[in-house]
Amino acid sequence: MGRQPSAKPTSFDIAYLAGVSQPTVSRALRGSKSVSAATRANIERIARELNYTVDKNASSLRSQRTHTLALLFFEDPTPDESMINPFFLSMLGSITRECALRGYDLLISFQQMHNDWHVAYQDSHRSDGIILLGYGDYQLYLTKLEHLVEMGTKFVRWGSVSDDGIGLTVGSDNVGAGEQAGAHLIAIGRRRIAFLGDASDHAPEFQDRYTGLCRAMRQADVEPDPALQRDAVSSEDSGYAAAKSLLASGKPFDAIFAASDLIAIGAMRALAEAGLRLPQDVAIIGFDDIPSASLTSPTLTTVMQDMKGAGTLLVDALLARIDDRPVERTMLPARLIKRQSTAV
Amino acid sequence: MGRQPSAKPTSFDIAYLAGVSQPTVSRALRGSKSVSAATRANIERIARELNYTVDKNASSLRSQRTHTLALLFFEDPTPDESMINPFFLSMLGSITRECALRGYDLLISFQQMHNDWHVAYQDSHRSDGIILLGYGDYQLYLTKLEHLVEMGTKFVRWGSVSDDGIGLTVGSDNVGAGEQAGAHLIAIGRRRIAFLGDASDHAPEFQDRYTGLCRAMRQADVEPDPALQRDAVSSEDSGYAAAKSLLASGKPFDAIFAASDLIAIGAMRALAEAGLRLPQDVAIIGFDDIPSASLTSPTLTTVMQDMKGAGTLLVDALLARIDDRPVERTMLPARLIKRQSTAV
DNA sequence: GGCCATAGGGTATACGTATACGCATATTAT
DNA sequence: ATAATATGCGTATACGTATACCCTATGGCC
Repeated sequence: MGRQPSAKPTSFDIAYLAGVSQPTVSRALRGSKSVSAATRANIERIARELNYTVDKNASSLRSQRTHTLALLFFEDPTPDESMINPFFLSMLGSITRECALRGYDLLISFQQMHNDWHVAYQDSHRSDGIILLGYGDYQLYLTKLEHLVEMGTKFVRWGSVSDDGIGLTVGSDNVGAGEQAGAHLIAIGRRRIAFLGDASDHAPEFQDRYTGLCRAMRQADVEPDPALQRDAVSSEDSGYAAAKSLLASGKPFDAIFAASDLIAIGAMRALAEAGLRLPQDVAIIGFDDIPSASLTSPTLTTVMQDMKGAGTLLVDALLARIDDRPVERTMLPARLIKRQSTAV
Repeated sequence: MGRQPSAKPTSFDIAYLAGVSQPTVSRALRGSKSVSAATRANIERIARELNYTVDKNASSLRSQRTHTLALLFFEDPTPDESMINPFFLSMLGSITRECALRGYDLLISFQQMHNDWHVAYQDSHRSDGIILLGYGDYQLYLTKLEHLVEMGTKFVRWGSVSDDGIGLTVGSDNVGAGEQAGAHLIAIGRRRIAFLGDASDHAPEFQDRYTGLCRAMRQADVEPDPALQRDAVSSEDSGYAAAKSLLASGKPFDAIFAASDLIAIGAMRALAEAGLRLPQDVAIIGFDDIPSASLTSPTLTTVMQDMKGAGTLLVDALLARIDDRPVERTMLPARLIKRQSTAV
């Protein structure tokens, strides 16, 4: 209780107590091999007794390495905050864990795409590298990414691995996942398969999923019908609208592959309102396996991404980049979770 | 493209270009009043042209202020990672936003309660203060909190405002919310109301909610039956088990107030399996308003906490504490969202 | 005209660590 | 035995900023 304020101990204090010089303390604690085992042990003991911790600021200033990563998450500038991509949280969990494991701190910041995030973190020596997550204006995104590359900033981003590839990208095997989904729908006898989700190059991940779907269909000698594709962003409302539009067109369809679970959930609402039975009249598959997917009725068949692996891979790739080690681009496998919405 | 690597500009570079000394640059950029308007404008212009940003490490080292907050989130050591409290994400959003607004960075870290998190952040000068979020072994928690207080560490925590109050606590009006829930159940004619959630002082928030429920019941001259209370942690499985135990007891009940939505969802599963009709046989209310709450069937009546307000308040309170400004403890109002599970 | 207050900004230095370099002593090679 | 390493550590200094202190010029006031 009545403990003295005890000014934070410095490496000088330890040096004094150990009868050595301050640099020796630094060397000992950082694991330099040019300090004897006995001296090191003694220094470590004293450090522990004093509850000494290296001053992060001084250390970073001198070494020019912060041992901190920054995670920038881009949110759509919508009023509805719950639209945050639901699997983000799991990824955040594995990213923080991986960072902790490697001795790195994690700075986090939610950003709007139009802000000047691309200058703030590297120049001010807050972090050694940046992880980019989320969506937004894709063209603006690419512009700023180019700027990062120019400045020599180290970064990784989550996204479509098969895109033009500015910088280093880590992502799921969206094409393969789309293919799995398509093959499953074909296997249960569906031929007129609709796709809900932006198929343009403004949303490379959605585009990849559509590509996979088409590939699976063609493999079964079914030609995808462009009239059965509707643009949608990842939200219930957008999915609802897209399905409405599809229904209004009068074009018959017996299955939907939605680019995200939120889109799928919105679409299910529209289908139910139209009096269609799921999955008898229309089978439906989502993407992400958000918690709600197992609560819809019928429960939603969907694609589960490897979020733990994603966090680990993002951090590993970024650290490799920071250390100028070579890093091969990797795609994470995704798995189809079959539930009632495709159970015939 | 072929831009020179251009070493990061320092305040000396600016000083040279502006024809002043380095300290003047520092003063100008930090808004000191002892620098003329003309000089300041000139310095700011040059700084902008050079894309200058203050080196965070040097600044923090010298001023002993990091302008960074640390967010420590305690997760239950369960294998299931999705158990992370669902409203955490919204709170995270508002916390980061509030930090950005105040010019603070946010460090985030997921912790197990048993780790030595209580020494790592303050001593190493990573952050000016700590926000504590989440659950875990409550007794261990209190011990470590006392340690923080002893060391003079600035922190705020999210939790029960009415508890013993080690340090500064910000939280919802859990008692009031429980009272609302109870009053609503009474209003629809229910008298035998069960409570699922730990009612001991190991989980003060849940305890508060139970207290509120009891208060509302007594107000209506209904004596709460302790036999209708079951301990549960915030998970579907736990809720399922608790409801099962309740059913097995044979004690009749016509309503359930669950301490969280996850508990409620698990309980609904158990009730459905028992062939009970919701809400005719048993009305049910949850807590948190997670996205899934509107997808259950029947949709779940629940309590919505003010998560945006929570983030703002946590940050504000912590900053006040850091600046040694007085800070009054505040409770955030919570709102009952009425859905089908209590619609008779 | 002498005095003081004030504005504006320079000088010197501290924050705590990490690293280049040098210098002994101990070890091995020849 | 002597030169060539290697080992273990001290000395000096740099990282980039913020602040205490000091100095000059100007203006107002009596």
